[in-house]
Amino acid sequence: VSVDHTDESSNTVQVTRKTAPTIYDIARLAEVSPSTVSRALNKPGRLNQGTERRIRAAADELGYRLNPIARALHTGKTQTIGLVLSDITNPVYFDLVRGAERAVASEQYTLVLAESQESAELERETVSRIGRSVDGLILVASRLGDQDIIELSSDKPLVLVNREVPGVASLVPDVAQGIREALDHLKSLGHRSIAFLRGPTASWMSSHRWEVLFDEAVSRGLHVIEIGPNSPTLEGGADSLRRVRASGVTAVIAFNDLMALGLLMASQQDGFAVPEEISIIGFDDIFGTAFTTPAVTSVRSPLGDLGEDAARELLAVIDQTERTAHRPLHTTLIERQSTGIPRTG
Amino acid sequence: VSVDHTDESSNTVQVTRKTAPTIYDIARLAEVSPSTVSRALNKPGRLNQGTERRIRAAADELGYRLNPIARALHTGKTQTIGLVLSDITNPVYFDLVRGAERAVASEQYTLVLAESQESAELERETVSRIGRSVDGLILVASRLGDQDIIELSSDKPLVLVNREVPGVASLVPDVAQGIREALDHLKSLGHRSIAFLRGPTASWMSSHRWEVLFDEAVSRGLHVIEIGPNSPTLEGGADSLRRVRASGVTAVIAFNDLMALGLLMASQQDGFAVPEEISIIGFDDIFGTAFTTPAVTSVRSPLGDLGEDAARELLAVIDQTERTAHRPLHTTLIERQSTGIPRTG
DNA sequence: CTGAAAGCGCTTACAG
DNA sequence: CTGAAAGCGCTTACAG
Repeated sequence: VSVDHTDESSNTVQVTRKTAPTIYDIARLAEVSPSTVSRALNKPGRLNQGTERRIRAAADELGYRLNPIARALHTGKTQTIGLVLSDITNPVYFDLVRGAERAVASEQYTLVLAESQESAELERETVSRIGRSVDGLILVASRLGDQDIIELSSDKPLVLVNREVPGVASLVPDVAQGIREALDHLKSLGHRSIAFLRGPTASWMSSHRWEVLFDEAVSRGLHVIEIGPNSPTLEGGADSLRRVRASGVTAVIAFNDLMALGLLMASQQDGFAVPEEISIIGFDDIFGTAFTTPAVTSVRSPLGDLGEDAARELLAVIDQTERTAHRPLHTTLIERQSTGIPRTG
Repeated sequence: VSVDHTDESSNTVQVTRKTAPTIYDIARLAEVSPSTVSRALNKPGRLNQGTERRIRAAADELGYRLNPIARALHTGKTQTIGLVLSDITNPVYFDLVRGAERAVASEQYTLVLAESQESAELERETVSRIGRSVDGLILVASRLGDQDIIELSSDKPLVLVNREVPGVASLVPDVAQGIREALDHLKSLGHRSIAFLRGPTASWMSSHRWEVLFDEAVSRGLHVIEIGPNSPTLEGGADSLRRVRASGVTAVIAFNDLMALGLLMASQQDGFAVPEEISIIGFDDIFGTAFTTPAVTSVRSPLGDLGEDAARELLAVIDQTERTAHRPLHTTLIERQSTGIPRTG
C-alpha cells in the first residue's frame, strides 16, 4: 500500500481550508443587498441588467458556489434521491444503478446509495438513516412489509422497483412475455416437467414470477413444481442441485441468473450434463451469462431502463409535474446453449 | 409496466405530508427550552436525569427525528461522503462500492455515488455537483489531471484510489507481487515474449501496471511490448486481437479483466486457440472470470478491502483522528486455464 | 443544570 | 427593481 499525505496532514496540523464565500461577500463586493444577490443568481433576467452583471462578476471573482445545505434548509429540498438495494454486489443492479444515476444527474440531482443486505431490519435502519436528507426514495426489491412501505410512502415520495404494494407507485417489467417465451421454448424442445427455483421468502419478485410461471405452465399442460426457498446467489443455485436431480424434472427456470449459474456449475462438477440431462434458464440476463459453456439461456429484464424510468417517475412525483407516458418495459427470452432437447424427453 | 399511484397523486392533488416535529415541539411538550432539548438528544448524561427522561419521552411521543440538514448548516458536516467512479457498470467496482458503503454506514455516514463516464470533463462537473454537500471525496481511478486533484484536495478532504498524485492521500494496492507471480508463471510455462494490453491514456493505473510489468519482465530476460491504448472494456479487448496476433507474442497480460475476457472471446471466434496459441492473463479477478472455458487466469486485487480502507482513511481525515495502521493490500495471481504451455514455446 | 440569544447561508414574502 | 426582515431547524458559546 502506498499512502501519501500532505505535509500538513501528516503533522496532524489542520489544513486550513479557506472558508467558502457567501452571498454576503458578493453583496459587499457588488454593493447590493444579499437578497438581490440571491435573486440575480436564482432568477436571471428579473433584475436590472447592470446589477445582475455586476453581481455575476463579483460571484465569479470570488469563486462563489451555492451552499446547497443552506438552500435545502429553507426550501426543504436537497436535490438528492436515495436508492436502496438489497445487495450492491449482485450484478443485476449494475445497469439499474447506472440508469438511475444518469437520469437523476441529468436533472442536477444526486444519487445516494444504500444497501439493505437482504434484511428487512437493516433496510428499515438504512431508510431511516438516509430518509430525512433525500427528497425521495427508490426501493428496489424491497424486503419490507407492505405496511412499512405504505407508511414510508405517506411521508416521503417513494417509487418501488420490482415490488408491488397497493396504493404505492411501482415499476415492474412485464414478466409474462419472457416467461411465455421460455415455456414455449422448453415445450418445443420436448420438456414436459419443469421446476422453478425460487428465491428468498421475502422476495416479492420471486413469488410474482412463480405465480405467472405457474399459470402459464398449467395452461400449456406442463407439469411444474417449485423448489426452495433458496438464497438468490451462486451458492443458493448450487445447493439446490440435489433437490433438482431428485425431482426428476428435465428443465429448471431459476429465479435469477446467479442461481442459474450456480446450478450450472454444480451440475458440471457432478457430471450432470447441461442441457442433455437438465436444461437451465436464468432470469435478468446479467453480465457473465454469456461466458459459460454452455452459455446460459435467460429471460432478459430491461434493468437500465427500469432504473432510469424509476428515477424519472420519482422526480415527477417530487416536482409534482405530469409524468410523461411510460414506455413499456417487457422481458424477452435470450436463447443460448443451456437449454436443449431432454435426453429423457 | 405496472404503475400504481395513490388516489391523491393520480388526482395531482398534493399528498399533504405532515410536517415533521422539531425540537421546538419537543421543548413545548417537555416544558424546557429548545437548547435543553438539543443537549438531551446530543449529549446524553449531561443533564438532570429527570429532564432528560422527560425530553426523550416527548421526542418518542412525537416521533421526532433530527433534521440532518439543519444540523449540517450549523456544523458544516453532512455526514456524507462522495464516491466518484469512472464507470458504474464495470464489475471491478462492485466490491469496492460495497466495501466503501459498509465502512461509511457503520460510522453513520452515507454514500453518495457518482460516475464520470471516463471523461475528465464530466468528472469535474460531477465533483462540483456533489462536492459542496459531502464531507469528503473518494476518487477512484480519477481521470482528472494532477493539478485539478491537488486543488480539489486543498478545499475538501480527499482520498484517491488506484491513482497517485504527490501530496494527496491515496490507496493503491501493491501491484508488484501479482505481476511477479504472473511473470514467473508465464516464464515457467516457457513463454519468452509477452505483451501488455494497455487501457486508456488517462488511466494512471494502466501506466503504473505497465511500468512495473516492464521492469520485472526485463529483469527476467523476457521480451515485452505494449499494445494500445484501448478502451478498458470487452470491446477494447476484442478489438486488440489483430494487433496481438500480428505481434507474435505468446502471452498477453491485459490491463483489466474486461479486456482479457473480450480478447478471449474474440480469439475463440477466430479459432485462435487459448492457451495453446496465446496465453491470457487479466487483472483484478472480477465476477465472471471463472465462468469462461478456459477460465481466465487473473491478478486479483483486493477491491473490497480497498473500498473499505479508502472510506476509513477518508473518515479519519475528516474527523482528524489518527488513522489506524494500514493493512497491506497486495495482489496475487489466480491461476486458471487461460494460461498454458505455448505451442511455439 | 438550564435558558436566551446569536448564528450557520440561504430564500422569499412584504414593502417601497 | 431592490432592500430589510423573518425564517428554515438546529447548535453552541455565554450567562446565570
